[in-house]
Amino acid sequence: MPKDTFFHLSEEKRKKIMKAAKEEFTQNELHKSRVSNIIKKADIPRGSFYQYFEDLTDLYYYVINDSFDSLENMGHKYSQFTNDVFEYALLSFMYDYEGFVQDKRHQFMRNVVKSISNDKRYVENFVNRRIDYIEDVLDNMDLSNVRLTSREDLIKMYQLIQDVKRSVIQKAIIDNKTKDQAYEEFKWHLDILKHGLIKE
Amino acid sequence: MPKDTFFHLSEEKRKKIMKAAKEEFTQNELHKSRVSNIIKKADIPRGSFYQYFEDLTDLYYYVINDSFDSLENMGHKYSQFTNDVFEYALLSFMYDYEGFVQDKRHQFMRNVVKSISNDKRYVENFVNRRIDYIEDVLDNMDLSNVRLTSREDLIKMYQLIQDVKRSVIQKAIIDNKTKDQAYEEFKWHLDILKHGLIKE
DNA sequence: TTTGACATATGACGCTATGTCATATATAAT
DNA sequence: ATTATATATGACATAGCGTCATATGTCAAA
Repeated sequence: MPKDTFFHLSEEKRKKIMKAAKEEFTQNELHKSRVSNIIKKADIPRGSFYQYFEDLTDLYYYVINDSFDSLENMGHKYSQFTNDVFEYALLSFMYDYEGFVQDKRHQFMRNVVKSISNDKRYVENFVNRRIDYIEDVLDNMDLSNVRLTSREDLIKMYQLIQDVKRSVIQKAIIDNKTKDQAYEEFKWHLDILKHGLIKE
Repeated sequence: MPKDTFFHLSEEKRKKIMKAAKEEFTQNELHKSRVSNIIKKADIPRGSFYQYFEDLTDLYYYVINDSFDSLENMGHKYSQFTNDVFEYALLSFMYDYEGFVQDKRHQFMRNVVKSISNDKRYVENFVNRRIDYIEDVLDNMDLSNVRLTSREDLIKMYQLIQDVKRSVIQKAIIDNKTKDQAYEEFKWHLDILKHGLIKE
């Protein structure tokens, strides 16, 4: 987390720094991003950077967090279009796919997915602590056709679906799949999740 | 991939370097590992290192590969104990879990799982190119109770199971779960994969 | 054995980056 | 006005990377 000093800055200055950071993380993955580039872009002295952040990684996760918050608000909309959790998964798959994979503006997200989407710190930050959001979506769903009932199980179900979604998107990015291919791929996976692998 | 020069070295020297590298990657995750430490441990000059490898990452993936080969040979044994693919998954889950999470000697693997198990390069190296191995395991399985039939679908099924397994193990590592908790968790997931989420 | 071509070894060097610290400046509180 | 506290600044010490000129080893052809 950035230090207090950072949050005491004027909004203008904070935005300038965030913009510079996001630009850098968009042009380079984390391990190739440089503090020196960010301070150049934001036009602040080196010492200031370390007044605001522990180090580059500190800022990195703060930027991700920030971007996810806005994405989540958008994705959240889909829970108004359907109350079928699988339908919702398909809709949000398309949304995420378009956003992450096709939209040039989301090179940053692509970098995130490519390199750290299963990193320890990422999981700690974004998988475990999103439970409020998950519960919120679940509240809008009609779950009468699902054989799970406990709150705990339903959250796990949601996380499983998200996990599979992330994995399909990631492979699509790496293998340069088309949108349709990725969509078919996810539908296949979702079908397995719905009906299982076993012949009944 | 290491350069030819590396493979022309005497086995003794190669082993010394591999040992030093594995030691370094065990003590530190990739982004904190240093070429300078490895050459100290292996007692080779800096220049030699760059005769053998492109850079640190080159060596890193070579070490992972090497370690996976031996692990896979072990895990492979389980396909002799059962011909039920879900039973096999449970057995290999325990094997992987013991190996990765409990065994002190596997700190290296733990580092791998924690930080890069979904990195682009990792996926390219170890997910896509393991298909031979997967087919080999599938050949030993009785798949008459599985509703998928095509080779392609069965491979995807196997990859899905592996994916879920990895994810459960990873969360177990991060959340410091006990072996039993992790096992229950995986059984839950496997049950979903077998029977689906939908009430029939 | 000599020679030359090619493979390998070596560590000093140039360069890029990091994180810190002493000092300067601004702001607020009494 | 004075003092305390917060923020700003950039030079600096340190670490680590990758390269390159030079040295050394190997081996086959003459």
